[in-house]
Amino acid sequence: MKRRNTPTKEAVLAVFASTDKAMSQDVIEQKINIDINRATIYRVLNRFCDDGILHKVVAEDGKQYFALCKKCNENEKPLHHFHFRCIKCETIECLPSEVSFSIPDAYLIENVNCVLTGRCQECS
Amino acid sequence: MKRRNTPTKEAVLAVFASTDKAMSQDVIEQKINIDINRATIYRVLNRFCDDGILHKVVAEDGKQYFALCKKCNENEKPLHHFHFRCIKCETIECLPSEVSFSIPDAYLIENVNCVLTGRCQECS
DNA sequence: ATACTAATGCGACATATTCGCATTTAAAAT
DNA sequence: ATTTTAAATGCGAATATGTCGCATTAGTAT
Repeated sequence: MKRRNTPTKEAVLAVFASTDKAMSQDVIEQKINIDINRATIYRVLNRFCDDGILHKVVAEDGKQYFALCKKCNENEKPLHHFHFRCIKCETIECLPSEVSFSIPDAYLIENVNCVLTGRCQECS
Repeated sequence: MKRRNTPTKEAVLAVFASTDKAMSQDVIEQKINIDINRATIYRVLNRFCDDGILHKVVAEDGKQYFALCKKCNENEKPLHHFHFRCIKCETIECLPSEVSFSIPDAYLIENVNCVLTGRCQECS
């Protein structure tokens, strides 16, 4: 199944090009000028995740947030980083701090989801 | 508002006493022999969190999981630890590995939510 | 035994995400 | 340029998780 170029994909990518924050579906929908169905946005976002263009984090509010993979596609192994969610300005940013942990080899790690919550520099 | 002892609270605590895993509301409800309303279970769980008896993590499936605080009430500052969610046996365990990160002082951290996902020792 | 109010049950509500299916449309094939 | 194909979309419904209001029940102190 080859991917096709559509106005929807371009519009979504344009939103991510304008910021380095992670965003939820509803915020993305607000920032897009054209009218795109909610389910379609989710599908586009998930496809981008499959293709390594975006990555997804789930915050402690239970919602999914998507952000551009800056380093994800350069290396084979994505380096997992922390995310910070500000409860005041309600944004999520990717932190440079890398996630490190020790766990027995018998565990197979498929995903890492680390989110810190609080107030960011501007809002504290 | 003083807390009262109720059969519901005892039943929920009994479930946690039987395992060291983190559990979601529906699993807890299954493990309880008596019939307790869903909303009530959530209220009991959240109250236990407020009292430092349980702690809550949100996994990348967007669901809330609750686990006994073994070390949480001993120290003033809770030491945040990683959690591991197995996609096969669908359990979440608290890992001994502590979460450490570096972030500018201007950030106010109110919560730490770190969950690794994959296959546990038994399921890998 | 009585009063006070925390705790519960019930139903409704809110929100986030997914799914099926008919339709549209990008892109390959002719 | 036209036809073909299957990927992408829109729409509505379905699912799931968690919360809330409110009337009722039931601990606990007096």
